[in-house]
Amino acid sequence: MKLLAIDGNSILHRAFYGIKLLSNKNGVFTNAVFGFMNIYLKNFSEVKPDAVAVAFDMGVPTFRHEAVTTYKANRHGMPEELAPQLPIVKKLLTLMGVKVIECAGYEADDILGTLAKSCTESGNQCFVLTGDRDSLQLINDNVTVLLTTNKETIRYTHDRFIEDYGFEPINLIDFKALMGDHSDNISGVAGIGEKTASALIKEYHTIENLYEKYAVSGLTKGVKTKLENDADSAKESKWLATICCEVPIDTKIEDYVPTAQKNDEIYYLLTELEMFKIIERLNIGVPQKTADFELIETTEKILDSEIIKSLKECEYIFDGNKLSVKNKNNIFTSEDENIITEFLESSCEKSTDNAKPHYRYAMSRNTNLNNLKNDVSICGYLLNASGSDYTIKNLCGEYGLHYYEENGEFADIVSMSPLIEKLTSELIKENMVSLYENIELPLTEVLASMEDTGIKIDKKGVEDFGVYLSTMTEETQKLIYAEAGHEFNISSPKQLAKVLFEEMKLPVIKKTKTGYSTNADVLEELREQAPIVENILKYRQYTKLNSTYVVGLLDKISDDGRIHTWYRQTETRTGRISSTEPNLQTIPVRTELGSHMRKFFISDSGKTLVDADYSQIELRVMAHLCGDKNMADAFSFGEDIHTSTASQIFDVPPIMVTPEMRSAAKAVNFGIIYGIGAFSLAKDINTTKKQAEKYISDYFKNFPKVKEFMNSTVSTAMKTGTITTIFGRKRRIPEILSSNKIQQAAGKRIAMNTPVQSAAADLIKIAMINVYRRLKSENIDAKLILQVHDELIIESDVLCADRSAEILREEMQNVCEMKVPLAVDVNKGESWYNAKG
DNA sequence: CACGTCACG
DNA sequence: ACGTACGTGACGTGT
Repeated sequence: MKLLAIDGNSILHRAFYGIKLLSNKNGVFTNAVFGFMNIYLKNFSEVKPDAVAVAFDMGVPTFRHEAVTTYKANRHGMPEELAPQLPIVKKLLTLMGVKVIECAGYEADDILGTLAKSCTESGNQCFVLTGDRDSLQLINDNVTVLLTTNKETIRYTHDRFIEDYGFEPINLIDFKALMGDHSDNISGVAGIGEKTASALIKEYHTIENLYEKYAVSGLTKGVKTKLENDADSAKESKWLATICCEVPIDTKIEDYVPTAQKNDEIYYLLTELEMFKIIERLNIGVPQKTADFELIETTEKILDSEIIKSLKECEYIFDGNKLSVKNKNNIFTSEDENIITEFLESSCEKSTDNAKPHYRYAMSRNTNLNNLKNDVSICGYLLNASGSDYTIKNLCGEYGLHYYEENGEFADIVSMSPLIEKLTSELIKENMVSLYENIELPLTEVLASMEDTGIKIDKKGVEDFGVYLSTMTEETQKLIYAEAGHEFNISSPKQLAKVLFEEMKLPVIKKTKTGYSTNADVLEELREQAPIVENILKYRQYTKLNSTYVVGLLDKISDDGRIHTWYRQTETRTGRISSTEPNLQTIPVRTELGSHMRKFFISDSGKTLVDADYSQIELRVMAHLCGDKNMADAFSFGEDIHTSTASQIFDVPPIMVTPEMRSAAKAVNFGIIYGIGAFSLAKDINTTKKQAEKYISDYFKNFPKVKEFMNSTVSTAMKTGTITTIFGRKRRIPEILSSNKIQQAAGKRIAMNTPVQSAAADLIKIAMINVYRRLKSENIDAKLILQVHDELIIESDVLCADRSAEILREEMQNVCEMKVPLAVDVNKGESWYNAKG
């Protein structure tokens, strides 16, 4: 039989430190549980054990270490974010039918040692899963250690151990007795480190043998003296390092065969923890209905015009070509396109789970979805923007509601009413009703229209550009091969690193966690040193443009010659919209060659593109939020903000600001928005950290309200774990409560950036809704087609292009009453390239 | 499927 | 002593 024996504490710690802090909506920390389950499930499926035991330490001094009063004195206690996760893991394991073992006076590794010994004696196989190298001493032909590190799990068999250490596993304790282990307060022999200890153990195997023979050996005088001085310590250290294999626990492997899983309880626990991926991996279905739940009758009828007219309020699901409408306890269905469109445009107040495709369905049939009242996925997103799954099923789980899966194809629709009730009351509680009703819900229709309209592409132009790029790629590739002296895959960072840093011996600038970094920053620094570098940068540019933009875009052109991106409304944590398949928010513009792509985004014949973008909207939002007079004045007087900032930081009149000063000030302004750090600012503008610190402090001296705003934002976030923006949007920031300084610092930067980025996102969303409504109400032959965070594009009939431009400008500029004016640049052109100033 | 890289605001 | 700006999505490589 195979036993999987797990060091629960060790794996839990690995999981905790290996995964960034996570929490569910109630603020319960979950990262260690999540990581533990991942490690557990991965190893379980690889080992396929017959029996499983998970050992945990007991919180009392242990037998082995009783004599040492300072035991673990210099180990950190369990962090407060981790401690509450321990009982959750135990509970989860128990529910899974896995035995959890604890024994007063012993540590987890002693329990593992005892089980390993028992398996060895009974001829069974034992796999010890741990992150602690101490356990390697247990290895023999029956015992394998699965050592989890930050990167991977190493399968330590007897052979692998010998290969790595050069002596028998059991002599690891002798090795440690010489070398010591600071983290375990094992002193070892002073002056003997890893190298000497290893050599000694390879020759003498044990401490006892070594001390018997060292006096007459050929060892150096120094080593002999060291051994002599610490003979007692060495022997005590060995005792400390030895795992006890005699813990009084049940050692019969048969008793560790897992018992039946309690699926329903696991489901509820994991749902509470928001670990939907784990539920899937465990293959656990939604709990079956119990007598507690009210039985929902589903009477299926065919939807017809008469019924539609009688509907005042309803829930509906529209999936594929089938529409299901629920009115009280009656469900009506239809697959008739006419009935479906009639329903969608009816005056009935409708609630559903994902309205955008329904708008598109209606729009493509020249009608509209009228009177949408609720979209539960949007509710779910507003209540928790960090989620990844806003399906009815998941939302029911997340909000503790029953999901009526037993109703088969009607599961969604019969589950929806209680869900809507719950989500609505949550939105009221969170003060988010206005954000929901006035921004997000109306926006859905706008996005649907933008997707549906799409943007015309000059297909031939893209293809020709692709041919050019292929030629250039090939040419550059030849040069690179010549310079390297051989062919290799330039697109492989690994192979490229080998050529640059091993073969050509270029200096290593930066490392990634898997090897040498070869990113653009690094290559930029190496540019002067070898001509190959320049060519690699070119190669990267050509291949990026070709694969992502040329090929990627051609792939997405529809039969109407246009690209219809998908705008995602429930994706970003800040409230921004994202764009996929293809992503039209990352079409190149910063380089000359790249910006060429925008020449292929064109207006249809008789039409033109009108492009409007906000100038420095995030800085203006910041000025509004903090109310800094100095900053607001600069905007009110229409000054160049970076020049104005430079003038203040460097204390010179604007006329004396040099391009260098302006550029430094610009970087500081960016830093302000991102949640500034001196290190990164210094790196960005290529100066010292000290100089960067000076810039920042001079900035805050001149804009004291900015600093006040940052401080108060961070302190609120640290009290509540949440950021609430001026439009009532919320974002949870669990990291900011972390005791890990790095994670906490990251949380603080998020706290500083979110109010600004989110408010800017909401401003343009409101503008989009208003533009959409005006174009409609004024009957203008123009449609919004693109949004790129601070930029909107309309495709307009040439005859009303000026009017379209006017509406864009008015609605964007006057979107909200603010303490600073909003500035908008508007341009027209037959391509995106030309319409962008 | 994770990672490195790079496109945008 | 650490690792470093915020928010995204797509692609190619390599396990």
